[in-house]
Amino acid sequence: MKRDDRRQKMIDMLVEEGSVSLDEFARRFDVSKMTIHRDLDDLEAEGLLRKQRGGATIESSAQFESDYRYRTRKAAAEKRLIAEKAAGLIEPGMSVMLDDSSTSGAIIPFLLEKRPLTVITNNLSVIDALSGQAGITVISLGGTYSRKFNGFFGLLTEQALSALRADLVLVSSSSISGSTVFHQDQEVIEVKRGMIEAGARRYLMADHEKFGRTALHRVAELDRFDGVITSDAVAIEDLDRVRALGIQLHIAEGDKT
Amino acid sequence: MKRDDRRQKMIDMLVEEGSVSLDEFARRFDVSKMTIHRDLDDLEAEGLLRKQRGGATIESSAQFESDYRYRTRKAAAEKRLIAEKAAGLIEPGMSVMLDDSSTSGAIIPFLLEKRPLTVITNNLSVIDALSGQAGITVISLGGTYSRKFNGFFGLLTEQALSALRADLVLVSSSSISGSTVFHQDQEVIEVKRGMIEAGARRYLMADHEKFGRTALHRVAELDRFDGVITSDAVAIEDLDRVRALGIQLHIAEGDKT
DNA sequence: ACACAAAATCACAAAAATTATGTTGCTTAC
DNA sequence: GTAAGCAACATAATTTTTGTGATTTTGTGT
Repeated sequence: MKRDDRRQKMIDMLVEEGSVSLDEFARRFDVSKMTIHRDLDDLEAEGLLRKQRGGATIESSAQFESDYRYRTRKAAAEKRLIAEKAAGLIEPGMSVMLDDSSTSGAIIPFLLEKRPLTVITNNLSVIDALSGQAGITVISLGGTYSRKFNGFFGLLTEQALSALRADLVLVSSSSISGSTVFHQDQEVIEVKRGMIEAGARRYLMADHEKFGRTALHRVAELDRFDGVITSDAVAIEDLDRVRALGIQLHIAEGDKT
Repeated sequence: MKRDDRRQKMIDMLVEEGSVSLDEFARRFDVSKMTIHRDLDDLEAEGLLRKQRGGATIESSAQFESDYRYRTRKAAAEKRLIAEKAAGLIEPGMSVMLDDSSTSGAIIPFLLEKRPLTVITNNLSVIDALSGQAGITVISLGGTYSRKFNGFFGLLTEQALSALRADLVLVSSSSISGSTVFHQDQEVIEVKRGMIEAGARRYLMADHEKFGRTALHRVAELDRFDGVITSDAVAIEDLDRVRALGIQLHIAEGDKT
């Protein structure tokens, strides 16, 4: 197991158990305590956990789950599948808008095959990965940087959005319940709404974890989207419920061979 | 000598001589031709030169000199000195606006000592370096990404600027001639002007190479600035000329021991 | 169109540099 | 006083860089 895998697992353990002792970490991964110390120091510097004598804790696992750095690593395979399916909607020459979601991050490699392209985003991962790529015009939405989402938000972002229009908008959200899309953060919602306004065609990307659960604020009704892109890991009844609303479904199929 | 030093020297040779043969590179650095091949391939992919049978050329050295990647490496010591002096104007709690210049990039390490701080910029290097730093609020100006300047420009950028106001604005430009500040790129000028408008206090950072030479477009008159920050590498007569205009001068002193 | 030589590329091995880990001895906190 | 934390150094693992020789491509002259 490599360093980053171990660190990811440490985070997982903390999300699971709230707090874990240094000795337990060392035993679990069969490395020295010093190594665990270093892991915890680095992760703490990244703001992912809090160190305390003899171990570490996570601030609040609920709030933590919405952190970009955590989301990115979760269910990476399914996200990639959905991202690939979403990329299928893109044609060379289009302008595409991507939000702050980790699924938007997963779409990057597929974008390169569709060049030339204009990509509009508030997602710093996307900006970094795409800036300097020939054939891709990157338009950054300005705004105040949020570490939690690794992107830009706020008045400036909304103002920029109101001046733009994209051929295709791809957004993700934390939950879909009934015919309504929810999210927990106010500032993120404003931006997602702005994006929906600014798109000629709009698609929602959602993995199986998004269905059924609910979050604090309503973002929009499902019928504001031209379709939902998801994977076959989603329960049939959830899919049927969406289909019943007359929403177009794009289902990415995973190959579990 | 390390790989990147060698590559930097290769670029320097090309800027100097226009075109250099593969054999000459290999001889000069005492490495195999294969290594030079790889260097040239990578540099070409970065858009820094053009490969041709048996060697390489640089597209246009005039236009090349304004490239951010090239500027960053040049006269790094003087830039750092000026950046440090500029940082002296910053007090914790301020909002500071930085432009796309490489001197603005050099200021990053000094910024950390002045936290808490709000930093507003269209410079992607600055955004990347400062995002995730605790105690620094990063506000990105949106806009279309320019690889040449590694920053954001255009209508969106100007629009964002018109909605902002900073305590301190630090900009740099390609030349100062008489009482006028010049720059060669239209889109960059618009943004610099917008920044000057948006600042309560405005300072121009300029190293010795900026004096006397001239560039295509006028940016502003020197008296639009509250002061000029420069180094003691600048000729006395140039400094006197600026002083004669009644402009406040901040001169960083290099320690050539 | 053909052959030929120089240049470019490819694939692999070796070397160098960087990064990760463990150990020891000392300091700090409970 | 004891266990945890930390710093510094040594070792190990990994990644990056480089070189070599075989193979392919390219430009040139006939």
